[in-house]
Amino acid sequence: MNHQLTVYNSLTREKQVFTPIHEGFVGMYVCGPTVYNDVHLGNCRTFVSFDVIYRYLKHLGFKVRYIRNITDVGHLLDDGEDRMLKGAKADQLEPMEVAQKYTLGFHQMMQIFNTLPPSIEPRATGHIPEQIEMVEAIMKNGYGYEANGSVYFDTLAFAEKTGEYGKLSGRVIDELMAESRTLKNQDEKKHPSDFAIWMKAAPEHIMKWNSPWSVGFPGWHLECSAMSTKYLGKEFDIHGGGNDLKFPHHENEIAQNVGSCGCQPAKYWLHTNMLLLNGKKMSKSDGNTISPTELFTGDSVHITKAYSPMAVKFFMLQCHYRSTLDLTDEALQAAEKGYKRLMEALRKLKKLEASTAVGSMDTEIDALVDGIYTDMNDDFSTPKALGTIFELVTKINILSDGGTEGQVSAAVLGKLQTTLNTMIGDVFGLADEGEGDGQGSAVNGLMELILDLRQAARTNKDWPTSDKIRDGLASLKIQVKDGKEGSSWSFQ
RNA sequence: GGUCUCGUGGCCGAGCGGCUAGGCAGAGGUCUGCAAAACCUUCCACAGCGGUUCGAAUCCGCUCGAGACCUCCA
Repeated sequence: MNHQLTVYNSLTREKQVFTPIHEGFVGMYVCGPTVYNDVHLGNCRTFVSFDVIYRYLKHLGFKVRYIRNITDVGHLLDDGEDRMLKGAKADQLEPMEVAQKYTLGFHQMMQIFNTLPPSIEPRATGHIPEQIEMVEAIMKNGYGYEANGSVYFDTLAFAEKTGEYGKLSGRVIDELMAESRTLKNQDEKKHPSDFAIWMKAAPEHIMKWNSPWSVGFPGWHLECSAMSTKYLGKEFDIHGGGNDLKFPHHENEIAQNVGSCGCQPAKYWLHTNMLLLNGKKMSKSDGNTISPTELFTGDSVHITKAYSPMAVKFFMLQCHYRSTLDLTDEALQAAEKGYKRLMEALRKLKKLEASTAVGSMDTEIDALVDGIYTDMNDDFSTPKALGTIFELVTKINILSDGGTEGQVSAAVLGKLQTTLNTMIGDVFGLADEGEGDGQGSAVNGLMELILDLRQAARTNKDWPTSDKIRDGLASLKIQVKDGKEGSSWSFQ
């Protein structure tokens, strides 16, 4: 590697050289979705971001264990009703049926975005004993107290003894006190900033388990603490999630881990920023929202046409994961064209041949190729890397035109091909949607035949026939491209 | 109200004190039977006002504006 990998650590608020706890291994935990509804597009952005991080770490040679949980229990609403229960009421289904339905939908969407599955995808409901054990450990250390069958985390005691609470989010307990609101069970808490780690279930509650304190369910911050510990150990390398989880979720997670075992769970905290729609946060109640499916079908007032999953993914990668990304129709159109141009260049790159002479462009290309790694090593900067890649696209086009102005040696061409294919395909996970099915499918064979016939017509200057074929294909959403060396085609 | 981000050319987005990414759109050109596509070249910036500095989009202060979190949320 040319340079060291640096990452921005939300905990210290600075970029740090990435040094894993155990050389060669990386443990990464990312907060997954709550499966009570269809995946939110913002979720997709977060998971696409961490997918690229996962893939890049693997590409660098680390053995990565990537944990992404499924939250299928335990989140409280203002009215104290369990989220899963609420979903079940709406759909007339068993809670687990709801969870299963949306988990499958989530997986499907992750596949559409061409992300890799995590190493382990633990479910909160499958780790109730671990969570109960953690509550016990917290209580044993004096940071938890029971009230009417529920157990709360004692933030004041914790803050006094450890001085830890609020570090990640930059919050102070005194301030939190002033923000107290009239929440259910507030009276049971000693301090407004205390939070539930075990909740006693109301009689109508469906998802509940036995515990030393009551029949109930775990507090919603607890699952991540318990599952990360179980699969990655008490201390691991990376903890990720959306920006909006910093507080209270991640802050409380740290408190629970420190409170139960005395150690900081993650060395590096990585947070992705929000995806905005037309400059504003997506919100269902305002109608300012768009689902991935709507994006792919074009069925939304916010967009003028359908966008392919890879175009959307490319759009996401053009922005750094720590910046807010504003989704607009215009920006998507720009991204779609950029994506197509990139894929076209990749296809050309495959067919490029090295010069026997000295590669006049060698130095320039070589430096740019190395630059991609420099970009990615800078906190996984996909936008910078794409910038560099597009400079290479121009070089590829020059070489592909076969002029005399540029030549490349076999060594540098090989490096260029390997790096670009690896980076775009294996690390970014951008698949080529425009290309025909490949593998000598019937479509490819047919298209070859049709284009041959059209070429014959063109040679005979039989323009009506030639144009009829072209227009006919166009109405089938197949575009014919006439180039110097014959015609090619692609799906629109 | 509190905590914190951010304001870059027509649009999206890099930039982390000197070497002025990149994509899309616009303009010019190449190719072409025509068209499309593709390709090449190119114009247009750093919210405002002060300050620090030999030098600032980059550092500091203020003003204006936007957004996130503080409550379920990626």
